[in-house]
Amino acid sequence: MEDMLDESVAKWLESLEEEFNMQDVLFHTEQVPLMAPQRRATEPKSEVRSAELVNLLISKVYSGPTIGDIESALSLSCSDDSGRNYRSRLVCRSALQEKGSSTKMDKYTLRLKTCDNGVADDGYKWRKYGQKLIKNSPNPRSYYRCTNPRCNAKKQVERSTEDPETVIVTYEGLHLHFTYSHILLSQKNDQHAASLNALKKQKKQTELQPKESEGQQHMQQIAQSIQNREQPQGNKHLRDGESYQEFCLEDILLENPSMREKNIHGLLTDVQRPQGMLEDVVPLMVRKPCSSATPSNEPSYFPQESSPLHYSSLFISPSSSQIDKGILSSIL
DNA sequence: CGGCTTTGACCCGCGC
DNA sequence: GCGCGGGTCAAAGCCG
Repeated sequence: MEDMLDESVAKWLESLEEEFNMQDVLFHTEQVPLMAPQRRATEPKSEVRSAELVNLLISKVYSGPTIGDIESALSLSCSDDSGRNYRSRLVCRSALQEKGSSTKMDKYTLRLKTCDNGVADDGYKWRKYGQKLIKNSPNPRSYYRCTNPRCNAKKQVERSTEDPETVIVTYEGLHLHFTYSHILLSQKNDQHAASLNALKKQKKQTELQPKESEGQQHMQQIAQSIQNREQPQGNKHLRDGESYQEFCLEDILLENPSMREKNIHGLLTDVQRPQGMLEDVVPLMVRKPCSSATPSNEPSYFPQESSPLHYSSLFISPSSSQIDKGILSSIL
């Protein structure tokens, strides 16, 4: 049993490595490496230690960005500071570069242009819990906390002293849930009859092409499960700031851990889903700044919603490398 | 009435 | 130990 597991893990790691190497080929054509340094291809495979295996396994199950990924993404994004008129600019001040304690590890700062004096929506609901005047700064700093009770993500918003149109947003902690826009999106797509038909069709298709539609099928499965659920039963109740779909999703995933894994992969590999887990870290405003702003002729830092790329995550999913490459080339 | 913002008070870490 | 500054709490008020 363990041998089988080891073998499958080893195979899977091998395929992972190939994928990573492929990304090396893809991204190393650029000046700056997109990803945090991966294990060197020249490294003998036999030297993969068990701890490394476990870490990789966990990271694969998590499937989200590592701090290193974020750091790479952020430093990549700001590496070209040659004065391009970006609508939104990331600041090279990743938390990791701050020689701070481990509690600061998941802290990072972004510098964003405000749009039309409006507050750009980053896809999450925030509750302001404090405001403070900061020394040597004429502008107060506002403190926000994610309204989702399961989530301890926080952000600080401060207007830049140099450029009043720029706000400095410091994010701390990861979101443990999907964005609200994500839920809304799934609601839109969840037309009951359509999904039933799609499910039937997919069932037939998966018999022929079991792997290709797996992600979608799991999303369908989850959407279906949500639909099939009654409103909160028994001792289960919605919490503050939690949509019913979100509640169900968490509930379903708790009941079916395997589905969670597959679901995450489904979410990340499904191009139709515009938001991956990196959105938990790099908010929508950053990935798609000025989402509510009037169209602009300025060079866009990120593809607009109408863009055929239709993908806004910088997360490096093996199957999304090409898309991300496209995004990156539009950034660089 | 519930959810949100405002704002003064409090807490805590850090430097001197 | 003390003071300062940043972060958080919580009561009060506002708003839809």
